[in-house]
Amino acid sequence: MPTRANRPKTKQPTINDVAALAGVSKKTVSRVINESPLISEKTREKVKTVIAELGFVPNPQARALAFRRNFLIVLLHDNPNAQTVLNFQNGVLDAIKDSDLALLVRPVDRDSDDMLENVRVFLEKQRPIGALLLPPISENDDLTELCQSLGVRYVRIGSAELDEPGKCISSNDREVVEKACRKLIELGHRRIGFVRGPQGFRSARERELGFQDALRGAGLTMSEELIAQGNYRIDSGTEAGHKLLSLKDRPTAIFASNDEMAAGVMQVALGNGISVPEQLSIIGFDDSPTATHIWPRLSTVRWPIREMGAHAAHMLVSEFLPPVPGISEPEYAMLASTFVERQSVAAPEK
Amino acid sequence: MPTRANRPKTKQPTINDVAALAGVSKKTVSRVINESPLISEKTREKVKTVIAELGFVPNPQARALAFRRNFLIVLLHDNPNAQTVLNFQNGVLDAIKDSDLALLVRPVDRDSDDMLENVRVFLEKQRPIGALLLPPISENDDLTELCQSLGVRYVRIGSAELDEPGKCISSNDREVVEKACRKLIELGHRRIGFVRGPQGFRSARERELGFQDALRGAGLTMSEELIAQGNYRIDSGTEAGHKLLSLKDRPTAIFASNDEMAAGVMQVALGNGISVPEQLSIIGFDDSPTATHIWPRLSTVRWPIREMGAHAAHMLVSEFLPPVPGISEPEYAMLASTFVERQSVAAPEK
DNA sequence: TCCTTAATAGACACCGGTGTCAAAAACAAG
DNA sequence: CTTGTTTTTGACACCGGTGTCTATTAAGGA
Repeated sequence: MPTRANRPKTKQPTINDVAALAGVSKKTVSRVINESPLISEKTREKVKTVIAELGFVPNPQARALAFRRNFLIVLLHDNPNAQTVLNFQNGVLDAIKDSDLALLVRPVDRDSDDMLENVRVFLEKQRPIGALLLPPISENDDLTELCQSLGVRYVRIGSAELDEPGKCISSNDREVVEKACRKLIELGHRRIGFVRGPQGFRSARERELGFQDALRGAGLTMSEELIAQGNYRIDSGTEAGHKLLSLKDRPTAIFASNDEMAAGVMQVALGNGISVPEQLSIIGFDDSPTATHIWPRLSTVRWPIREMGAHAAHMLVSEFLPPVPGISEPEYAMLASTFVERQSVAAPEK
Repeated sequence: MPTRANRPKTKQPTINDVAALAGVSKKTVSRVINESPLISEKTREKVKTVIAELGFVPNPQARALAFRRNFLIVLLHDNPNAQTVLNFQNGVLDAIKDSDLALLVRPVDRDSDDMLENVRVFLEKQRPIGALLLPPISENDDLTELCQSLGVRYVRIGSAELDEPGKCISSNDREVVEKACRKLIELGHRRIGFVRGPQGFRSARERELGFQDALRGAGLTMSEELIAQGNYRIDSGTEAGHKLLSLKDRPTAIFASNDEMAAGVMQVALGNGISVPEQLSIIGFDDSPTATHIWPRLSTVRWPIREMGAHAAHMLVSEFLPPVPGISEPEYAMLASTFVERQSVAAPEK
């Protein structure tokens, strides 16, 4: 029996080769490929055999051209956390695995002046069906407007814009942060520091709101001196650590708006002989690899980024995707984050 | 003056629209797009004006079809270090930024039985010009054979196969590891532990050879009890830490074959009250984000991953890329790693 | 058996570009 | 003003698929 290995490797067989060998028209082969019902079982089998024999794979470029649509989705990101990006990407790939879709990944330079122009050129060239926007650029309205004007649909991650149903996926960050901080309070912490994320980021605001909820719930007031401004990078974490840990009445616990800043705070603590968690409890956010690499391992909040990737893909292009039991309603736009307890939290001393 | 904003957004203009508006044939427009010299300056200008006016962007799918080649390269990876993958990816994107090429990223599951079959399907479908192979799968010869048999050229990263000139890029890891360990010896360390990378990985072998070079250079012998087997994951680092640090005559320094394992060793040390670097010096490899997130910050080896990405892209598809001053000879396949000194190394006590 | 209707298959144009080769235009020389 | 030569341009087929519409075949009813 002839197999793929036998044919010359110089050229991929085309639909014409299949048609000729099967003794049918190329349109018939096309029908088989696209699982059209307008075809007899006998013919279908015959053609399928030839396809298998030849190892025929339809040329996606030609299909894209003929369908007047190309089976491409893009992932636009400027997230500094590589693991987050890759996990999300894997989630998307999980979802599109058995489809005809392909994923193009595009990092975006948020600070560049011509960011928008670059993205426009990219989108005009690739003409993807849709775009997935990871935070923080998912919060950029210019970008979503651009998508809209180019006829590229989009799904934003982490931006609970209630006025855009079906176009965003978010997690219950506020709630989980509240829970995590409540935990601190239950352990007896009363002076709790907070390292804020960068201004203007919805993610930062959500986390801060969760923190405030917890304080309010316990009848505590938020004091400005226990708050430090950060930018999600480790250096801002060490700065925050210096500020908060040099207070005469220093906090016994600190919530940092992401793991990296939490690591910075921890470095300052350990560098100054403040033991964690005995003298200082620390909680981060993201559950990045860092959280388990530092010592003591960091209690943090994990958002279901891979699942979000799969959901986002379904929300974006459900009609091209095979149905998945777990992901029944693409409308469902909220996934649950979880509080991961590790070794960086304990009851305060004395 | 009419601009792109004026035209209806429903449909991208095609080469026919340009041709009609400019009063020339589509072939002439094609010549302008492809910068053919067989065209008069006057016509070129006229067509270019219309292109700008219409905001015309050639359809890459149609070009791919007509050129019988699609302008795609793929990145195949199964590297556990997300930052590495993303940095490399960015290097590639740097290189192809002003070209017609697009990059498709494909994670590969090394442990899956049908890994090879999955990749074959992927490559047969996408038919990329070439593939970039990141370690560790860059060491998989089945994969490179597959590429070869499909007519997909490839460049392997981190595998200095001297019998494959022009097909791999590597760094001088062995040399730099030797230098890093020599540094330990110069500080006075005599009992130096080694956490080995997983069996069968060239990267692991290179690092071990560098370690051996350093010992040999100082007239020290390698003792089996000071060696622990790891698999590049943090848990194997903690296991190694337990083994090495529970020795009656424990090492005063440990070289771990990657940062993650180094973090594991450090956790065991700190958990057992062994201070770093006073009582134990630690060196890692990769300069991952982890290296600066742990405390004390880790001395490590940085390999120029982003630059390697750019170089690899040039080596793979130089004819499609605009020339870059820094990257003159794609033949040059060795990039320099550097030893990054931070706070995890000091002279041994007493 | 013949006619009607439904199911199946094929012919042909088309998607938006490029290659080939011949036609038209521009220029030089006789 | 012709003619020969070189540029410049265009007509047309083609890349590998799909949409539309018609032709063929099979099945059912009179």
